[in-house]
Amino acid sequence: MQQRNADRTKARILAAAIEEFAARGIAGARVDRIAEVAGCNKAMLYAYFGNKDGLFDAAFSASVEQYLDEVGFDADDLPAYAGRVFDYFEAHPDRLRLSTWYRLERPHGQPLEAIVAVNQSRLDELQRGMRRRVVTRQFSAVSLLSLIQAIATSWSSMNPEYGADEPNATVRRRAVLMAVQKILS
Amino acid sequence: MQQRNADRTKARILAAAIEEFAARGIAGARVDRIAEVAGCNKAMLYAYFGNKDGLFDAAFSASVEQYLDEVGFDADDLPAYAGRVFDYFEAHPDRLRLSTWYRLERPHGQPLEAIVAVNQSRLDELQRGMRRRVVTRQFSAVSLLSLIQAIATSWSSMNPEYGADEPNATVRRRAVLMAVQKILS
DNA sequence: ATTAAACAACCAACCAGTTAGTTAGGCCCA
DNA sequence: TGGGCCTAACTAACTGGTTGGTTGTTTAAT
Repeated sequence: MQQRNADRTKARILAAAIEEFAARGIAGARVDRIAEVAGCNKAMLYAYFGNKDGLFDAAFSASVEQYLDEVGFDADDLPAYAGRVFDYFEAHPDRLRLSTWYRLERPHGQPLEAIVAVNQSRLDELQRGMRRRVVTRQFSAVSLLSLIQAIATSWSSMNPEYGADEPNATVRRRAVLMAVQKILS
Repeated sequence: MQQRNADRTKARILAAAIEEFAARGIAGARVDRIAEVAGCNKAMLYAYFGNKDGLFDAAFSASVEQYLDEVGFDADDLPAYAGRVFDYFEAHPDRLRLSTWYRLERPHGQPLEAIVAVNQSRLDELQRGMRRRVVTRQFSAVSLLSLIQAIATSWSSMNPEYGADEPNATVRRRAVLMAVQKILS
């Protein structure tokens, strides 16, 4: 095992950054802590990612890429898509937190191109589905996408005061799928 | 106009705190900035609210109280309830941000009693509605509440990369109401 | 095959500016 | 005149970011 390897170090920094940013957000994250978890010196973060914000962007982009890759999209079977979104965030709740923090803390001058492109391709696919009459035309494509996203992640947007009342993952998943089916009918 | 008035000062601190915390979260908020906006000395915040977290809790509680008061709840007409939720957060987007930050940043040892109480009363009301067959029994009460909440605030949970595609408030409101009706049918 | 130069990866220590929180005392009204 | 309201000034600790130098790795001429 080599002692010096830029790619390996970058990857470890990114992983540590995702963890720290997901837990505490941009303002709450501590660069020193990320460096420590990554097992390297703080100066490396600055060498590779410029500054704290640059590191967040890199970490979030990496996280999103993974997500898009794993979840995919399918206008022909939107309930299944919603199920995959639900499953992904059930398995990786930190990724949802990360994206929430992105919404809250990033001043959105230039949107991430990767996301813009994916958004557009999904809208297109939905609209094709509508023309082919396999997708309801009662909502606009954006509305539909937004509703499905919100439903699939509905549990994580609840206030935490429900606590004990919160049903288990299986029940919640069923509710999500049923809700999406009803929206589409 | 009197120059000294504890209640008035407290209220101005609270208002300034809501603004600052909504914009930047707990970690990102600056106590000095809150004091400046409130037009008083920083020491007053500490005299009245103990510390930064205490101030956040007070600000958030005040915000929630206002919200619960204004929006209310009605198990007999859930689409209308969803509409009111939508309208409230359309008019006060900062309140939604505040509650998101509460979810993300607050270590939930003791939940806010006010919220617990309201949650419970809503669940009870929903269950009564189910027994009276005016509310669908296809979902559990918690699931239903969670879904409606998510749908009513769905637009604010979207990633910001949609930008230009985002429809206007009227269209979005219609989508929310229709979605809730479909869920309930 | 050696070796020396060139380069890339890495780090300990430091810095200037910022932050939450405190203190000691002044001011105002009853 | 006394107690609650208010402030300027302060501090100890922390934070993002930098610097100057060290060490491992590759390259290429000998």
